[in-house]
Amino acid sequence: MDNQINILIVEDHLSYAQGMQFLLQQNPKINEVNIAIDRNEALAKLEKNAVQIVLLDLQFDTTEYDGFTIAKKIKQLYPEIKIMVLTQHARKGHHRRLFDECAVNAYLDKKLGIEETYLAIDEVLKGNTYIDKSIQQILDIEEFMKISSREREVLEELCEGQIQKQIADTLSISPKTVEVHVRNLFKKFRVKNSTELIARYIVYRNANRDTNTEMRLPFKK
Amino acid sequence: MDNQINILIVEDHLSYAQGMQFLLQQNPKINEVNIAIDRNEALAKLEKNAVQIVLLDLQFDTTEYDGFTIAKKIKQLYPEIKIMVLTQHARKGHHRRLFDECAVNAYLDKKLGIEETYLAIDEVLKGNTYIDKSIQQILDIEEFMKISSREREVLEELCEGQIQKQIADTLSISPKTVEVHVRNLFKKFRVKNSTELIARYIVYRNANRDTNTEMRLPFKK
DNA sequence: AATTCAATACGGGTTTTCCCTTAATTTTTG
DNA sequence: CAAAAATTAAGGGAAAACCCGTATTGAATT
Repeated sequence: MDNQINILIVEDHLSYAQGMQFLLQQNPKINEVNIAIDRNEALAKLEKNAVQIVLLDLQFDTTEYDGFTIAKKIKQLYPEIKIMVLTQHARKGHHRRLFDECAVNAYLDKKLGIEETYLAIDEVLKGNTYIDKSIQQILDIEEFMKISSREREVLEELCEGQIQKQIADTLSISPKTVEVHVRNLFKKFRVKNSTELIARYIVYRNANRDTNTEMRLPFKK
Repeated sequence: MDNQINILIVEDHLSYAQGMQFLLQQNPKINEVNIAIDRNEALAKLEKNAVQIVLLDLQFDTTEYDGFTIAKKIKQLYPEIKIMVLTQHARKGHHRRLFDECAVNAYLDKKLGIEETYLAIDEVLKGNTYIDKSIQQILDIEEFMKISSREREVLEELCEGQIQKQIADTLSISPKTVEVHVRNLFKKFRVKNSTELIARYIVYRNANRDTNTEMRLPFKK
């Protein structure tokens, strides 16, 4: 069962697809790797062959369709197939469309090493989503840069240990609104709860703050 | 009512006490400032004069008593009097004894500016406790250095957004035990909840980590 | 030997967070 | 100007956190 993984690469740059095909075939867990260079070939091959994973490029030379429409079509026809999107340039707008509209399972940079691709395959087969670290960083920072002022206020209050009700009082808004801000921040930072949110916020706040910020601690370890 | 504040300074270094007396008298809210240079004089003056605040030095030249015993005696006789402890060298052991055994209301560094002393007076009169920032930092770091390994594991899991039940699973202990660790960490860091705990933990973890730690972010703002 | 402290665990109750939904108003942006 | 975000708000319910105890064990310290 474990070495029965069949993969379809959907990618109009044949040489890249063949290189990836070769690399994937080195993994004993992977049974068969096919290539489709356009939308129609992809749908035709999905009809004939049972595959568990589609590796999908986002950019196609044609203007007829793109990775998004292909992803949606495949998910509509075969909801159980895991779609792993490859991209040259990660964009947060793409990311949002991919996961919200197209329900893809992974978002990977084309420069990714093969080992991490294997890891990503394992994760999506387990039912998890996977975003590789370099993409994650770009997305994080793009998102971080556009935290609204209200959201930043909420974050700073959370760091002080204020509970939602208290934050609502100091900002003179409803506790329910504070809750919405917190929930939107969960999405932006892609975290599960407040503690993880604050952990990530502090790290990025420290990393991105101006260099003239004084260090308040009297000594270093 | 507001400018009826009477203060007793208990301090065996007269010149320091007199300087403090002068400074405090500049504040229109403060009515009278007296000085006692030893334990007996302090108790005698408390009997005669109604004071709301005692400014107490921790170190005395005699070995008969110290600031701790005086604080306990005063709180025993006049529980409503707020005791603000002054120290030259903050120690976490002192801090713990002061707040747990002696129930003092503030812990201040002698080097503190007068404005922050006024602020501390306001806070203790409101019923809050006050610890000045420089002392707080020393205490924080002393505490940070002696987080138990179990506590550190819990902290790291919290940063990853794991909930107490999940942490219990990964550490193979009861969720109730995880809860205890978290509550002990609240005390050590003197925070109100998990979000504030993580905010402080990350700041100190970053401040105290080795300099050869690579910065993972690709660019700075 | 005695004390302290870290780590373990349980019970019971209150508070807060978190999730799902819907929706109006304002601001920003293309 | 129209579309897209941001900000505002609400209700209901499940899950998690938090607070108050008590208690046992083993290891370290005095």
